[in-house]
This record gives sequence, structure tokens and C-alpha cells, in this order.
Amino acid sequence: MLSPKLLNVPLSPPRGTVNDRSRLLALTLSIAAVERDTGLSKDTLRVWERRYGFPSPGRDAIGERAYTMPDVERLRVIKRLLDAGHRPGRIVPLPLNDLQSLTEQTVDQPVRGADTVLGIDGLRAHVDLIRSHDARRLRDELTRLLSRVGVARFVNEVVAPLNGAVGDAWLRGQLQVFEEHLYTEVVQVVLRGAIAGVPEPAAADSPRVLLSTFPGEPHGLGLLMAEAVLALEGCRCVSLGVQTPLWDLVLAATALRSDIVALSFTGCMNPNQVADGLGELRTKLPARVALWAGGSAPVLHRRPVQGVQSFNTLADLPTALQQRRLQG
Amino acid sequence: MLSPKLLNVPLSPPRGTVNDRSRLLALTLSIAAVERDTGLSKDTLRVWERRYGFPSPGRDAIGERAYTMPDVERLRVIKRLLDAGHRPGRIVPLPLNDLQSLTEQTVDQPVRGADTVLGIDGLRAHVDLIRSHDARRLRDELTRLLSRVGVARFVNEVVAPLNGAVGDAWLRGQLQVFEEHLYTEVVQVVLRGAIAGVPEPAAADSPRVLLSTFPGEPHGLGLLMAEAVLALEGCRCVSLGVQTPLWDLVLAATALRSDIVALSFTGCMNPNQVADGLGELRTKLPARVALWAGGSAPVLHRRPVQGVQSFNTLADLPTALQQRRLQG
DNA sequence: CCTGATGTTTGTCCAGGGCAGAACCTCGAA
DNA sequence: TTCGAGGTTCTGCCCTGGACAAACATCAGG
Repeated sequence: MLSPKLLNVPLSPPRGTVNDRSRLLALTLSIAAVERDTGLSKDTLRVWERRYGFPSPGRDAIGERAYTMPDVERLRVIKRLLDAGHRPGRIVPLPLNDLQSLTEQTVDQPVRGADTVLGIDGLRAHVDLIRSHDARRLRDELTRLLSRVGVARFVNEVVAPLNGAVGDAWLRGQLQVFEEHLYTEVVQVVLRGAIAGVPEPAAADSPRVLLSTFPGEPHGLGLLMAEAVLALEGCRCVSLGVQTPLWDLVLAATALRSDIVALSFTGCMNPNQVADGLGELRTKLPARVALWAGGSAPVLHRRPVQGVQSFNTLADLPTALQQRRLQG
Repeated sequence: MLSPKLLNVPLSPPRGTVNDRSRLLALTLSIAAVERDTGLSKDTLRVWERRYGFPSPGRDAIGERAYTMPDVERLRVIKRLLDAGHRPGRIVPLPLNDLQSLTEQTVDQPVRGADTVLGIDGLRAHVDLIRSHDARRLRDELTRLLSRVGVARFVNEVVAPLNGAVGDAWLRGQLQVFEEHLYTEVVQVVLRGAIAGVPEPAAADSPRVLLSTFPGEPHGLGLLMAEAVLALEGCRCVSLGVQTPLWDLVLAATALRSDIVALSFTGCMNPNQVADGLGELRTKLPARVALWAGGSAPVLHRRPVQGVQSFNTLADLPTALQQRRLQG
């Protein structure tokens, strides 16, 4: 038996109360908060300050960096441009105006959605629907689309381009964070409904797929999309949700006798953690278990990992499964 | 238009391949990998090394820390004990044997669950079901229970105690992380199914509830449980998912004309961030919007915040709603 | 038993330096 | 022009050692 005191002890916290209170009143953020909100590590933030002069946060009463909201906003834009392939040295010192015009140039090109169910106007209409905060109508609309075109086309030609459009709109400051949350939640509900509607495969030899994301990757939407597509293709899917530690993926794949481990990555994950993690996981997993990686993280297609199959599109999944079947 | 070169630029990576390769061959982990696998920050790992002499990793060819797997294992046990309320100075220097006996002592106490649908044996049986990794049977079993006792009792008398039992089992090292993930995912599916089955309220005056968690709180199960209970009580619920920034909660509550903002907290959140965040949110929200907080975070009931109603149990929600109605 | 003051513990932050490896650039040869 | 080899720059992570605020523990005095 443990002394009662010990069990009542709150988790030991970092510095906190006063700082955070003053920060909140002044509407500034600590470096830890900025790391969390932008995905840029503390080290990176400090080294940028030293090298490029931005961000150049003020200091709070203790002398610690206090970032303003406009700074964070600008950092977010920078992060998106970085993910799009720009280099820090060129864009970090740029004023917000230049960044925005650069964003226009960068984003405006692959106006995808021409060959989708929605079309460009449909995409725009749906983004507007999000901005009207009518969660219910958005859900009904998406559900209607789902039953009209089926799960596969819904995922590939509605959700995927819509994700892109939402991401772009957010980058341009046309969407609030909570509006993106709202969108994510609604899509999640619709997708889970779709998955629940897919009957379980009868074939005993249908591949077992384990789905998850790495620690540090909090976005589970891609996972659900993949699960929907894979379930539709007759896979027996088990999702562990997001942020499963690497070693537990190995344990789970073994315990569940998975044939495929499928992971999802977005741009918010550290590229090194992605590449190193995939390499490490590949060595720890039995060779007979396939390792599939997908999502919008650019690093997947820039730095291929030996023994890991990376997917540009969810639409490529059926083909890959087909090939798997042929090869036995 | 962006120069094509820019778009082909791989993200600049930090040190990487060679180091990790040599590390893998030597079966050691970098400090980043240990941070990922244990949840202990790099700063903490370094400061423990300085103060307590553990962990005391070797160095790789470059001179960087190289942690062994036994070290990581021991760190995980330490992390568990820390979460249970122990203090670093006492346990970090302890050898693994002492840590393990301490673990036994710590958890052995409150086997709650006597007054639930399941009973103690039922709880144990369900935990065993999780450990058998039969996600499908677990889901079917829970679904069966759901339709037998209804949503309200299912949430309060099945899911809630089961969460507790799973937490205890995990703390004792009887459950792997991935098994907890599996459980969470299954429960989430069942709960979402339950929520989808609740008809939308017809009354125009039914309260609008906004649900979310603070940044730093990744657990969304409590949110779903609350949503199920509230929807059942005739609320119009909108969930933003987890980790909504404070300011966006204000924006969302305003945009959605919410009457109640309901937040969920677990022990993994920093107590100060909870208390300060709630206080700050209270000042930023219009007075007519109620602020409700629930979950297993002890700080909620130890440090009450002015103008914030905190809930011990989801079972208290209907009563609170009743009172709201009476007060108009 | 409570309460306040004092000492201890603890996680995060800071500065500035160093480094490996990718990205980029230059330039000569085919 | 195209291509490859070599050198240079860029970039993010890691390192050391110091500091500090908040939370915890201890203890005297009422």
C-alpha cells in the first residue's frame, strides 16, 4: 500500500502559473506553446532568431521568450511554405506580405479538384459551408455525397481534395483553427459511419492490416480514410488510433498477426522522425510484414526508406493490394 | 509559379542516417528516440543524468548519447510510477527490482467496480478480453451491453469503470500501450455508434453544447462519453475534437452561439495549465455561457475555479442540466 | 490540528558552440 | 547543352553548464 499522500500528489508541473497568467493577459505564448502550435522545435525557433532575426520575441518578467500571436501566425505560414519545399534561409526573414504572395504562387498551381466529384466550385462551396459553422448541414451534405458516389470515390474525390482545400484556406488565413477542427470532426463522423457500413470480409486469407500513426502525429483523418479504402478492398483492419510508440507497433503487429502495417503522416511531423522511425520500424518488424506509409508529409516521397512502400494517393492502395495477392 | 527546383528540394535533415544505422547495429537509441518512446523530454533526460546518475548512456561515434534498451525499459517503469504520484528524486536512482516491487505496492488498492453492471469479475473478464487482442469480440460484447442497458448506464457503469480498470492494469504493467490503444479505439467506435443513434432534439430551446479539450490533452474518450450523455439529455452537441486553442474556444462558442462549453481533462495534463486555462477562458467567454469541466484530472476538484462547474461523474450531468432549465 | 515560514526538489528555459549531411553551386569535359 | 565531380553553404539537432519559479517537504509556533 502506498502512502495516501503520494497518490494525491498532482503531476509535477513545469514553471507555470504566474508566467502563463501574465502571458495570457498579454496574449503572448511561451516557446513551448509555439512549438506545440507550429510544429517547429524550440531549438529551431531559437536558432532562427539567432541567424535570421525572426522570430524576435519579447521577454516576459522572467526573461523568457514571449511570442506574439502575429509572430505565431507568420510562423505557421512559414511552416507551410517549408513543407511546400521552400528553404528557411530564403523565407524566414521575409515580411508577411511577401510570404503571402509566395503562398499564392505556391498554392495556386495544382488546382486539383478539376477531375473530382465536386469540382472547383463544389470545393469552394463546401469550404464556405464550413465557414458558416453549420456542422449539421455539412454532415448531411457529405453523407449525401457518400451514398451517391460510394465509399471509394467519396474518400478519393471528396474528402482528399476537400482536405487540401481546407488546408489551403487555413494557410491563407481564411479559416480559423476551430473551423478546421469542426470540419475534421464532421468528416470523422461520416467516415466512421462509412467504415461501419462495410461488411467484414469472409475470406480467411484476407490481409490483416494494422493502422496507426507515430508519436508526434496527432492527425487521424488519413488513417480513417485509409481504413475505409482498405476495408472496402476486403482487408481486416485494426486501428490503434494515433500516436502509437514504435515498439508497440511491433508488439501489436506480432500479437495481431498483421500482414501490413499502414502508417499515416502529415506535414506537422518532423521529417527526421518520420524517416528514422520508418527505418527503425522496418528493422524491428518481421520481414513478412509489409510496411506502408502514406499521407501528405512531403518527406515520404523525398526520402524513400528501404523496405517501406510509400503512397502518393489512397487510390493506389487497391493496386498495391492486387499486386500483393498476385505475389502471394 | 514556383520554380520547379524549389518544389523538389528535400527537407533539410539533421544528422541522421549513419548515426542511426550504427545505433541500430549496436541496439541503442538516440535521445530523440528515447523522448519519443518514454514521453520524457530531452531536457529531463539530461538533467536526470546530471543529478541522479541515471540514465547514464554511452556515446556513439559523434559523441552523442546512445541509450540501451534496458535503460529505456527502466525509464518506462519510472514514468509509470511518476504518473502514479511518486517523486523523481526518490525513484530515478532506484534499481529495477525496487521499482518493480514499488509498482506492485502502488497499484494494489482500490478495485472499484462493485456497483456496476459488470461487477468486478466482469471488469476483469473484459480486461482479459483486451489482452486477448480480439478487437471484434470486444466490440460485439460492448455493443451487446450497450443495447442491453442503454446509453446512459453503458457510459456510467460500463465504460467509466472499465476505463479505470484499464488504467490500473496499464499501471501495473499488465497491459501494453498498444492494448490500451486498441481498447480506446473500440470503445470510441461503439460510443460514436451510440451517439449517432440518438435523435436530434426537436425543441428549439435545447441547450447548445460545445465540447473539446485544451491543447496538451490528447484524450478524447471522456469527450465522447460526455457527448453521448448530453445528447441523450436533449442537448445540441458540437464537438471540436481534442486540443482546441483557448482563443478558438471563445471564437467557436460565439460563432456557434453555444450555451455551455464542456471540457474534459485527464491526469496527463499539467495542473497549472488546467487551472489557469479555465480561469482565463472564464474571463474571455461571455458570462451567459456556462463553463463545465470534467474528467479524471485531480486538479479539477482540488483547485476549484470561480465560475467553472466541475463534475466528478458524468452521472451528474443530467442533474446540472435540470437545474439549468429551472433557472432559465 | 492548523498555519505560515523556510529549505528542497524539479522541469524547463537560456546561451552559444559544434557537427553531419543534404542541398546547392561551380566548372570542366563530353 | 547536358552531365558529373568536387567544393561550399545551409540547416536542424545535440551538447554543456548555468539559472530559476513553482511545487513540494519540513518544521516551529499558535
